[in-house]
Amino acid sequence: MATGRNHRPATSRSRGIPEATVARLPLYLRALTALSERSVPTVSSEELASAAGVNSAKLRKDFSYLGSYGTRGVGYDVEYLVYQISRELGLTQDWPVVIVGIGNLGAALANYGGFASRGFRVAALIDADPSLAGKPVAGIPVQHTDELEKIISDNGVSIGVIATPAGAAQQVCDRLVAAGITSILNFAPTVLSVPEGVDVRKVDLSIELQILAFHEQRKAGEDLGGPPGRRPGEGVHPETDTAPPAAPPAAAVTKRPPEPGNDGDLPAVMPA
Amino acid sequence: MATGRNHRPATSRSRGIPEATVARLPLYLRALTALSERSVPTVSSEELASAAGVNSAKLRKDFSYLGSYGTRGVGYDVEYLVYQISRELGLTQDWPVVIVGIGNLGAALANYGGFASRGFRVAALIDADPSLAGKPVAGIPVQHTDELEKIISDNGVSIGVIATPAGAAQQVCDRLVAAGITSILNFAPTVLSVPEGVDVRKVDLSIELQILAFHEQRKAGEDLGGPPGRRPGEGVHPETDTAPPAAPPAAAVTKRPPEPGNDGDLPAVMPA
DNA sequence: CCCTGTGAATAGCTTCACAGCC
DNA sequence: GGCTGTGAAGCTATTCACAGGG
Repeated sequence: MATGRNHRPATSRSRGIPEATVARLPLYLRALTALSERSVPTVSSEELASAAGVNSAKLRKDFSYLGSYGTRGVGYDVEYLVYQISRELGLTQDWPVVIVGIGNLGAALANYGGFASRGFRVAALIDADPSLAGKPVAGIPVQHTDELEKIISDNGVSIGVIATPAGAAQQVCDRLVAAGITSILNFAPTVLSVPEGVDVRKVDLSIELQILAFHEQRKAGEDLGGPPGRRPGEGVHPETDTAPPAAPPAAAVTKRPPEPGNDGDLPAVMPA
Repeated sequence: MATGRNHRPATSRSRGIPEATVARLPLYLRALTALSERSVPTVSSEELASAAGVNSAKLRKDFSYLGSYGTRGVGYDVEYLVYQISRELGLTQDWPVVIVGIGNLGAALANYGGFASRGFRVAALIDADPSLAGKPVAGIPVQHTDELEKIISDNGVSIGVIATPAGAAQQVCDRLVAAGITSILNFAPTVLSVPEGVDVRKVDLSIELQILAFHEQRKAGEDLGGPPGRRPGEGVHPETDTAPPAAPPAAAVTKRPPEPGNDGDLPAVMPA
């Protein structure tokens, strides 16, 4: 099993384009596509930025990495920019992808229209459950895991999506990589170990919720005029605040909370 | 309809904890939970970092924002740290959430175990399709959109998940916000406009794939010794390279590609 | 005068490297 | 000796603000 390196220099700007910019290009593309469908011929950085949910300075800076595709005093030609961004992202070609793990999520992904419309083609659905084999999901018959290597090489697939349970993910990942996959989108809540040269991006649904909870908690705290402080939803009924903390390790009592006003220890059972 | 501001100072460190750190806390928590289940009592920053897929310096720095919860020469007490991070994230309480849009994705989310295990409780499933009403998904009966406001206030819900088609998302969002929701996890491929004070996080499945495609394209280019260059999967069969670009706007021919060796214009139909 | 493109300034994040404590 | 906690350095990203072309 691979010993996990994933960490490229973080901004390995693959030719001068910062990662942060790359991550926003799909956003711009989506906004531009919408404009294009409405036959809008040109758009200013201000308009496009607001449609994409970023600010215009950032957008202009981002575009400046791609080249000078705008016209001063006018704005950007929508169609032209759609093409340039698509090309930059590699979407002017067709990417076959396989989805491994056809549970609820895998099925949702197979049905997701956003793939097909962006140059991605679901080449195969793969699952370990033999009883699923042959059954069509989103019009595509599910194939058994045994076929994995063959499917990948026959279809020249280089992008794999893992939607299996966490326990199976690393094993699936290893097989995908061995079969020639070099980019993986991982929905399983695990850290995948992959050899150098293989890209992994992860989407973890519960992580996003946890981040929201963090901010939500803060809001609740502010409402009450205190620091953190915890409290459920709309404060309607007191939720099951979890049990008190594990005892600190013998020595860690030397703890020193960053800010006063919250000694950050016991949950101080929440107010009504 | 709200005029969309979302943009907090980007690192509005809600009490000194940087956003980047907050975003990693769930990762640490997951790794720690796994260790806890294996009854591992303590862990070093090195071990934990590798389990979480980050480097140890970053992890230590992250923890230093929470306080000094480790023991020099020893490491961190697993249980204690689980508790501290949970508390920091607001997971020592129970967060009721509603999921709106019970299609494939909504159903997948409703079934997703990662929620329940992290202090989130699916309080209700909501869909606009009357024929779904009453049908149980993941053991929870789907309710009609008409009930949305009532459900939210009755359950004191402050976190909503939008898994509707893009077209319905803003409207649903507005209703959620009007009903008192202050945190939204958006799976619809749209930019949502929300008033000040409401948090939105988005998960866009196709964006992640597009980012992978970008890097994949680069790899393919490097293989061939050239800059970008495009090419499908394993180069097995030549995929449908999309049609040539839209004509540049009269003036934008003044384009100036950042780097030589790729004048970035025509798709130069890919090599075999 | 409008709007792009971009140096310069600022803010934020990561990594280094080592002091301090166990 | 081992490992945490953290200033300081280095790097990336964002924002500002304005030069410059249409």
